[in-house]
Amino acid sequence: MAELKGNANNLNAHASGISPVPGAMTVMGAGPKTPLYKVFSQFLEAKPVFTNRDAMSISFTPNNIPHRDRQVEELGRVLAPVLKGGKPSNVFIYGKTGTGKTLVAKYVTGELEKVAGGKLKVVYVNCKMKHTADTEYRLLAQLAKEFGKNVPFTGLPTDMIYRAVFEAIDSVPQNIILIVDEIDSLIQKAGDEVLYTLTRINGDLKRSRLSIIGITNDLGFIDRLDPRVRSSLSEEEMVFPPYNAVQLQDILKERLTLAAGKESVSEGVIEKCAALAAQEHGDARRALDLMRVSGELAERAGESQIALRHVDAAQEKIDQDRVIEITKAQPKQSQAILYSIIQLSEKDKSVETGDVVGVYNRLCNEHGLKPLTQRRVSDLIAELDMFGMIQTRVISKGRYGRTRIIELALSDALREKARQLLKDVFY
DNA sequence: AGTCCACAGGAAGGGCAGGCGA
DNA sequence: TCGCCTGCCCTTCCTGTGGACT
Repeated sequence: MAELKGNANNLNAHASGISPVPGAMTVMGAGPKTPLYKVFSQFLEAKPVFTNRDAMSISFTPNNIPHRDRQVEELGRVLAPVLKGGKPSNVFIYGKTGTGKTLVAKYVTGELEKVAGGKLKVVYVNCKMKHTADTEYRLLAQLAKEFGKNVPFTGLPTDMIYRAVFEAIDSVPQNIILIVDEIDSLIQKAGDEVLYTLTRINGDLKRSRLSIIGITNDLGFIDRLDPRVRSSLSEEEMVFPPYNAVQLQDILKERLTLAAGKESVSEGVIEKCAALAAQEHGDARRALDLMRVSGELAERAGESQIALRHVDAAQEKIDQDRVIEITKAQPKQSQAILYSIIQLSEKDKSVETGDVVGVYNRLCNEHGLKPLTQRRVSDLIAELDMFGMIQTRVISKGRYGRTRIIELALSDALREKARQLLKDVFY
């Protein structure tokens, strides 16, 4: 869109088939009378809410991280030995979602990289990213790739991948800091053997040194680790507390100065975004999302200032987008299970596994879908719970057995949206 | 106190697809 | 082409659970 040079006049030129900017995007068919022309013109003529939209993004790393000075310093001190060629301790960072763990780890290692020059290499992997580093093989393949060795995404024996990673790491004398984000996902799927090997790799390396920063939001995760892995991985431990509403306000103000001016929000908007995010365990990510989406909604309405009503609409939109995205992304079997739960919960607020299996089997028969076993359905129900689409709890009904009580975790409007979406899939 | 129910959930393994090297 | 390796999805088998019932 940048190629349009922010000038509505360009649209006229494009519409007439003349491209005033070499290599500019051609708005084919968007002639002055088309509705699309009006949309584009309004967009280009409107004063934007965010002049630097990137600064509102979650992946943006600012130069200043409010209310995390202590953590930045602490991590800096732990990693500083790298500057004298020593191996820093492995660090384990806990904290709920949106408490700045990843941001601080990236910021500190980034600054360290600048000072250390070529002597330090920082590698970041996120184990929650599907098909990236969520299994032992994929983590190793990802590491090999980071060090310039391309390995196939499947097919090789694990020991061969280990050898490839090992050789790649030790090919040049260097200190390596490996940031393993959402490390609990990796361990859940692959076991802790991979961590055991990585934490002991230094014994075999001749020229390089590897330190690990493990990040998780699962506070009980470390207790489930093999004691050998636990002791070597958590040589240093850091806990990131949730932000409170006032701290979230500071974060939003800081980002707003980078992304736009203070005049782009009306009174109470920052406070509202912060308060809503504080309700969700002090999640700065949520606060930024709310502010960013509010700004986008304001821009779309042709307004240059975010108002409180935009925040309300943004909250609704974020929830709706999440539900739609999750519902669409599910495999057909999970969609059938979710549809069964929705149908049942229209009659009863809470339903049981047995009821769901019954409706699900009927749905499968109607649509020529091969029904899964109850065991598998039980796993898929647990997955839907994990996605936040439903809430479940296991109860005992005494003589009448044990079961899982399932409740939809969606508002009426969202349930209707999901129901309509799934209806289109099955009918 | 023992039995029973209706599951939950762990473990093991089958089948399939993708990819490699010989 | 074949044997081997991987991840992934799934089934089968099994044990565990906890409160009502006898």
